[in-house]
Amino acid sequence: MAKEENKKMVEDITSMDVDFAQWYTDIVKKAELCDYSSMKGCIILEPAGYAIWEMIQKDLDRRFKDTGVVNCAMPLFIPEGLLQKEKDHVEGFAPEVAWVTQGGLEPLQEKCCVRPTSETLFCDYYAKKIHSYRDLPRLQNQWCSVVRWEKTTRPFLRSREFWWQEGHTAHATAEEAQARTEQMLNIYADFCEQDLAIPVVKGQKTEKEKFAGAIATYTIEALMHDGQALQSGTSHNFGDGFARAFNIQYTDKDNKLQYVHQTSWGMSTRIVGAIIMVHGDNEGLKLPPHIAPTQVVVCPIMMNKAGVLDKANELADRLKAAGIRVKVDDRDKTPGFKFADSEMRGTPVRLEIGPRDIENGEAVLVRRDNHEKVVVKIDGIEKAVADLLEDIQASMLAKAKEHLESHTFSAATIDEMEKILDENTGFVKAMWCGCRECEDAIKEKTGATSRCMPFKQEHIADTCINCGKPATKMVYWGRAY
RNA sequence: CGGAGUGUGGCUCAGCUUGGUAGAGCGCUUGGUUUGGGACCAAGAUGUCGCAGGUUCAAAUCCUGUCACUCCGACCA
Repeated sequence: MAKEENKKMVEDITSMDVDFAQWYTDIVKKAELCDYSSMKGCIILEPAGYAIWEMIQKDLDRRFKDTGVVNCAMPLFIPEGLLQKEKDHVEGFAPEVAWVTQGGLEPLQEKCCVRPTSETLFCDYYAKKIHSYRDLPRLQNQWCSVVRWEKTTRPFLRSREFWWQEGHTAHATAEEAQARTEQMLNIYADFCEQDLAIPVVKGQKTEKEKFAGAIATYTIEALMHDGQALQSGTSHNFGDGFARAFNIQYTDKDNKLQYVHQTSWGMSTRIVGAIIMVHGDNEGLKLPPHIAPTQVVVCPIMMNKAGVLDKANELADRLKAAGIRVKVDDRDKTPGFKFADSEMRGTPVRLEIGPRDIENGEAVLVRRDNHEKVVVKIDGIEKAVADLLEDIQASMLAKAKEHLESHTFSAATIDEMEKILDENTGFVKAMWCGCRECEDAIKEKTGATSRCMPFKQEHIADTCINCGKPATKMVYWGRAY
């Protein structure tokens, strides 16, 4: 049974068609994912939001470790001198670092910044640890928060402190570093598709958009429901630039001194914003089953009646034993309230169990993504629920893919691109000559920035959309968060 | 950093024009009745009106400053 037509199941959430930004904020607040704090620009990750982040951490961490990466923890502070060792890097980050100038009652001899990212710390450390080709590759990661003094902030999407992981690797050869850069980007892309049900475009950033200090930056770009792009994960190849700045050298098999080749890669709590904006609807959050902290919420009906709550707990225990994350909502609230509440919080499946069902040996399953309701036998309910969760996961990915495809356009001329962006929202694929002037001009004319030069190149035209000179790349353009 | 807007119980807001004992709805607490799409009845608790100055016999209300948040833009992994 589909939901009744036009019936809004959850009140108090601004419709996304009316005001997407307000809708986003409403979801964040009402699903209690995060809250504002007394520290300007810094958010509080509330239990519901942190639980999602923990699921993401668990999954990504396993994927990293499967490739030989190990975890560690680096300092929160970076001395000024260390930050300044790599020229491009410090220039890129200088406008947004926070400085500590006093310790206790005394001014510091050398001020230090709160890490905006930890390349310099890892480099300083790797220089001490790496001596021989036998020490390579070095594959480390840390889960931490970093600080960037942003001027405008939005929950999850941009805050002054945010949580992420940053992986830092050192390799003997340029080829190995390049392979690792691509490998990690692929892990992010797979994770997004398989676990977050978010399809992404994989590609390389332009010179203008690349990371400060990198020779190449790769990105996965996701498309939000409002047609704006969100950079969802990045992987950088540093070549030997940092190694030269920090003097990270090893002796190779031929007893020659060589510089290492490095990479770094990260995904942040920003991805929670992507989950909200890709899957959410006017009823609230919609969590992909693979990373939903609670996959099934059991709603007992007439739970004061003898046996109902017992049966609800029994069912929950059975599902738990089958490896499903389940909670019983035994709060003293009406069923209707609990239904709306779980929808707002995005729980993929609701299980209703009441006297009528118990008598028939049945339970009611309702899926969050399309409100479909099915009655199932309690016998074998574990499989029914597990199958349903996988079906929801697949449907959510299919729906998101459909949205991405239907909001990706091609333009052969700048006029065509302007027209497309006037009438639609989303990505525009267009040819580019490769120069900075054209990239800036396209932004000026259309409001869209280059999101990436996709690995899957297509031939749309022979010439750059802006200057008419021969094109070198097909680029995804779009407005971005 | 520029433009616009908003700060009054946990939340959403009224009150401000024209100064005179702090309001409503929701939520919360307790008891009871309820329960298949946001229940009902009864009794309660909760505020230095963002902050700091000023004007005044008297300020949520008028004036000045300041801080925070939201939206738009600029900037920006």
